[in-house]
Amino acid sequence: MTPLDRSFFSRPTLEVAPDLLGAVLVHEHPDDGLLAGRIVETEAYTDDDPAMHGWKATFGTDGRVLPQGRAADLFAAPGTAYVYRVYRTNWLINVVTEPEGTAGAVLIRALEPLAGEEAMSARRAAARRQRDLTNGPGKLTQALDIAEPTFHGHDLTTPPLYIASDGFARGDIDTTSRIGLSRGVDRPWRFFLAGNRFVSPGVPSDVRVARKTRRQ
DNA sequence: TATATGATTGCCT
DNA sequence: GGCAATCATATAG
Repeated sequence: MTPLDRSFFSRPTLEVAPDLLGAVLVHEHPDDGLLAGRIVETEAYTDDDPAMHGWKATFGTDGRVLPQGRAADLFAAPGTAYVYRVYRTNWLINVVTEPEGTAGAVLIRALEPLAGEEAMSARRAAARRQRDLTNGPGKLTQALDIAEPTFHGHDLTTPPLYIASDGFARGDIDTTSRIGLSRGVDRPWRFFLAGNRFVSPGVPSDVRVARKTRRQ
């Protein structure tokens, strides 16, 4: 179980996102020991992406995200954690990609538990089935106890929180549009391991939009 | 200064 | 399948 090298993340976001499938997110927890899960679902967010944080400031200029507001942290060194909160208490974790100075990130959306399931269950009271522990971006941060700003800016190539490879041979990768968006709906930038039970249950945004349109 | 809106989850029918 | 929770951030005024 070796942490992935920084060079792995210093590549185009659209290459890193599918390549992360099958890797392992590890948290060496001070109280609960090893918490780990295999990454089974990711989404890519790029610097010319209308769904990217800070998109508004970019359009009409050079079409790219500027290092302003929270988007500034997307220009950090590759392998840096970008953790932020949506709605109430949902924290999402991204890995910054591309060389330092270029914006890009991969959202980790679902894990298959590998170690520390008991501790994960203790933190996920609402989970009725094993797969509910980590089959969503906000759920996995709860399960691995990274649901806080502590790890924002942390280097994910070093403990206590890192991404590693264990030589897992992954099968087919499926691709859809991303989930939960109102902009950038048509970009097919969600990647997941075909047939894996731990993939999140969300409906891709382009499908959702199509359904809504048909009803009206 | 004021308002609209989520890179979601969980509970309800 | 529908909808409320709930607040920081971004954007408008």
